[in-house]
Amino acid sequence: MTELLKISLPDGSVREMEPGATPADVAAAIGPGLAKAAIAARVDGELRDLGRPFEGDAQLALVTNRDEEDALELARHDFAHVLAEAVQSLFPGTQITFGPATSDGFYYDVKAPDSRDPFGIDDLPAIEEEMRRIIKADKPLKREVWSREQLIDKWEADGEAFKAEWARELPEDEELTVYWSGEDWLDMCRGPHLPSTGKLDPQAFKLTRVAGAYWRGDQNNPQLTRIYGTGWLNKKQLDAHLTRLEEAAKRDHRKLGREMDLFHLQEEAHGSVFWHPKGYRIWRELEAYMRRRMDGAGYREIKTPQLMDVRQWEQSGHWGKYAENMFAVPDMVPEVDDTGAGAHPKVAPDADWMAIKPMNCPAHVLVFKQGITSYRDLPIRLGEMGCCHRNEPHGALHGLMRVRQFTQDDAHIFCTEHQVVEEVRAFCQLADAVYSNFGFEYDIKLALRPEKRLGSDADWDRAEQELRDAVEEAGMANADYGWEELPGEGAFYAPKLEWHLTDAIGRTWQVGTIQGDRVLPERLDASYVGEDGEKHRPVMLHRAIFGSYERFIGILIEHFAGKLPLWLAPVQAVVATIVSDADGYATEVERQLAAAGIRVESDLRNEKINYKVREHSLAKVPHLLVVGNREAEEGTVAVRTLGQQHQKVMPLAEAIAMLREDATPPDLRQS
RNA sequence: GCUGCUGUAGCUCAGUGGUAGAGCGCACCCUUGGUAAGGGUGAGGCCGGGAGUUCAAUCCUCCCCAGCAGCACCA
Repeated sequence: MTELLKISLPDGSVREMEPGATPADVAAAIGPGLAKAAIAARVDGELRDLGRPFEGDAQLALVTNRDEEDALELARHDFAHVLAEAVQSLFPGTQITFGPATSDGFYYDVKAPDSRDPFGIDDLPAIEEEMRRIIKADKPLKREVWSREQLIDKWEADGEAFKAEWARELPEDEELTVYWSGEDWLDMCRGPHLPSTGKLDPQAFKLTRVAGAYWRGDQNNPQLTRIYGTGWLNKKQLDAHLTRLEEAAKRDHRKLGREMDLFHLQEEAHGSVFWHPKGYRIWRELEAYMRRRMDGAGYREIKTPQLMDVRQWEQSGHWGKYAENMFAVPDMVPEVDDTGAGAHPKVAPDADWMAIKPMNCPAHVLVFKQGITSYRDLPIRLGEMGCCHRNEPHGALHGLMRVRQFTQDDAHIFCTEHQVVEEVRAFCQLADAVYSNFGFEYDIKLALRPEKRLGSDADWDRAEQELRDAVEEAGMANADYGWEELPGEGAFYAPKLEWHLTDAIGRTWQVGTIQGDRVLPERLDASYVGEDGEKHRPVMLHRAIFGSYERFIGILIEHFAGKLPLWLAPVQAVVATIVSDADGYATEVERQLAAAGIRVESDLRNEKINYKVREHSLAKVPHLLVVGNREAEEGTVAVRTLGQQHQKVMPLAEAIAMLREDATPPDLRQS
């Protein structure tokens, strides 16, 4: 006689099922409503197809659209498959590769037939239509286990070179599966999937864009077309998502930077920022803030050359490993023939070359090496608001976030082996204090040794453990701080701690970092005299908190949607008149505010107050001080604060006191 | 760097094989109005750069440059 399977449900009950039964059978046994609603199953915690038979006694939890996280993942994965099927149906000869779910949808990488150009945005509407047709056809998605040979034969017979390549390389011990869509299309996939395409909502997805992507993420491989879509459980969710995207676009720092007159970019200096008075005001406030922080944490600020002879960069190793990202200039008087247009300076063949620094570390080692350093002097913390240039790949440039000229809040800590953990721990706390002051929550990641690296495994073991220990001692190696270790992500010379900020749109950016480096002190022969009278190598910690002023300001703008905290706002208050009779009073109000250290402007223009309110609100001025005849007579101001509809009339002295208090940088507040 | 898309007034964008238009902004005039756009007049463009096709190119073709989205890169 056959043994019945014991299937335990989340409510504690146990159902006995015939061998070969599936989660779908259990759902049907419980009731028709659940049978209809179920889209997948968790079997012993693993997400599986509804139609995949149990392999023995099991814990079962049926998944429905109420389990949103699982449901979204399944739906997006299925959208990706339907996308691939649709593309092949419309464009026979298209090769398919991979198509995973993403955080808001899905994509699929395909290779268009040689007979046509890569797919473009114009192809998307037809593909969407075909996807809807496949969804409406409600094709069952059926799992089958295939042998490797079967798979390879199938893909080669179909001319699917990428799939065949992948099938050959799948791990030996893995069960290989395909999923049928109806009778006529299949894809190799680990699954799980929904029971049928009809479980998808045909109105809950939208193809959004196409882009190039390299096969297996390698630049040396053929480039495929990646078709992106956003996918949800229903139209309401899709619409909400599209609205969110519109809101996100409104706070794009490039758009706000122009609207608020903070900075501009132009092609003659692409990748380098022209800071306007208002934008540079933010910079100066940040710089003053960071100087106070670093002064208070035992750093000493230095300034080092922009240009150094390339021989110095050869010695540091940068000229060998980093030259393609460096700018070099000939050390000579340029000869230009003055025949006019098209004249180019001539570079003498024997010219000496200088390079503009792409980073500050070698120069800091050179400062460290001046004189003789005793172990008693360590740690030595050298800071620099270091302006660096890197010739980044052009496609990488992005507003303020990725530029070719940028200024780091850089510092290098030279210390002994024994001081590393304590220095890193102290840095964790400094970084925490800084990010908290801006209201940022952050994640800390530990990027571990990459495949290509310098140094022994023993050194790497130690270096990684030092960083890990330091974060643990700081009490930050936990989920509250998004603690995570990233294998293979480290620099070639050292593991890195990385601080990632999440902006209000949910994108993450790396800003802060600290790295323990034993390579550069060696290459540039930095040493200190130990207690034993012998020379020793210091460890060099590279660290930054803002990362770069450019990127940090970009993040601030987006995070606050341009409505910066008062201490950072370029213009903190505008005095706006209602009638020209109040001009004299307004000027006096402006004078007193300026004398109190408030960044203030006055608006005496011949415009209605409605117009002025609107304009300064759009310009995101935090406080509007409106004055008319009444205020002039009473010595008051009507304060309208950004984001509020009402205004508060108060004596001028009171308004000044309030603004001064609010404009105090967070690190200088008493409380 | 790769793939796709884009480049017209300071900004946002229409438009046409016969060298251009709107709104906002700007200047001037009228208006002195109590909390998100008062009215009028006017100035502004080598239609990203170069080559080609054509009687004629901002428009079509090719090459460059820059920007956007992604990929790769981010020592």
